[in-house]
Amino acid sequence: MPRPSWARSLRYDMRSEGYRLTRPRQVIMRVLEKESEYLSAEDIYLKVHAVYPHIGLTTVYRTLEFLTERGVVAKFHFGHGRATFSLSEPYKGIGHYHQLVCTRCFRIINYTEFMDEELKYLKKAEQGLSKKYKFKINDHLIQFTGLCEVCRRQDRCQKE
Amino acid sequence: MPRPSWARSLRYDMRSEGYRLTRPRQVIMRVLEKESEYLSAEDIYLKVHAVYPHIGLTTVYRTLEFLTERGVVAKFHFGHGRATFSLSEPYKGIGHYHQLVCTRCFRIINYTEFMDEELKYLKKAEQGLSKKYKFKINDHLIQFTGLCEVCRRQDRCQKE
DNA sequence: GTCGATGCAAAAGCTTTGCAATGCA
DNA sequence: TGCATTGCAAAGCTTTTGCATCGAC
Repeated sequence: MPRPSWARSLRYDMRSEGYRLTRPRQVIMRVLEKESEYLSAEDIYLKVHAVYPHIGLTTVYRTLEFLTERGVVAKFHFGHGRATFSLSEPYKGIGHYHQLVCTRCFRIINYTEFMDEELKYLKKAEQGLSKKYKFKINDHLIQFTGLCEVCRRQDRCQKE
Repeated sequence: MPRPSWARSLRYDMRSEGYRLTRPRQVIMRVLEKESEYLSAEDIYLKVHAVYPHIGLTTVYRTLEFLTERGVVAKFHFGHGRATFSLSEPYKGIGHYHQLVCTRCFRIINYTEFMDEELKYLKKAEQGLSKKYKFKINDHLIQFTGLCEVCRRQDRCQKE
């Protein structure tokens, strides 16, 4: 699969705006391009570390912040304490999450049912909202929160 | 406004299941009942502290965990580092959030437009999903994430 | 050579845990 | 009284910051 064109474009933009295309940034971006799952900062750190062992966790955080600020990366908190990152919609074509989240054990189920119908209405809302609030919308997150089957039946969660 | 009936019921259930209805728990629950905004653990701690100064922050966390596990309280992470809590839908009648979230400055806009149409489809999805995955759904969270007007125009966020 | 980017170590949040003391039932 | 609950202090995690060094352009 050829490197998507946005990648070259992003790299070009970075340079032309005075930012530097360093080795750590290149490796981090490549990991993000390759991974379809959303990852924690540490996940990314470990994957990058395999290729470029000199990397520091701080650099991962700083690069992710940099990319998030530029709308390239989407950052979410799903409730288990650490943020998850992935390329945002314009850079990947996915950029949305539809989930069931258990508020007791934080199990997450990604669902795909009902999405076609949902997406139609979300798209409409997105257009209206982005115009009204002058917001540049990159992603959306739909979470239904509650109790999963296991936790509904247990007095205590599996961690105990 | 009279104390809603679920409140007595919850308190009754707690006792009948061997849990104790202590002063700190009562005050925390009362704060949650009264507050319509979603609050951080510290917000709740401060409000409780005004009424019951002996309270410890730990107790607030433990009580919120207790209530979250029982589906009474909904816990969300909106991306600014601390969790927010509020009564969940069956206990309050609101229990859903529709937001625009700026991934750069974490400004949050709660919107009410488009909700009627959205809710219709969410309700349908909710029914299907809860049946298929045997999930007891209490709340939902719809976030459109991107860049707000201010951040779109600034190279740096307002914090700098 | 400049100045943005990096890495380490330390600090800063928020949240959880250990444990003796407390206080409901 | 028995045991769930509490408060304090300390520990744990993730994330951020200070600062000297490095390296892209």
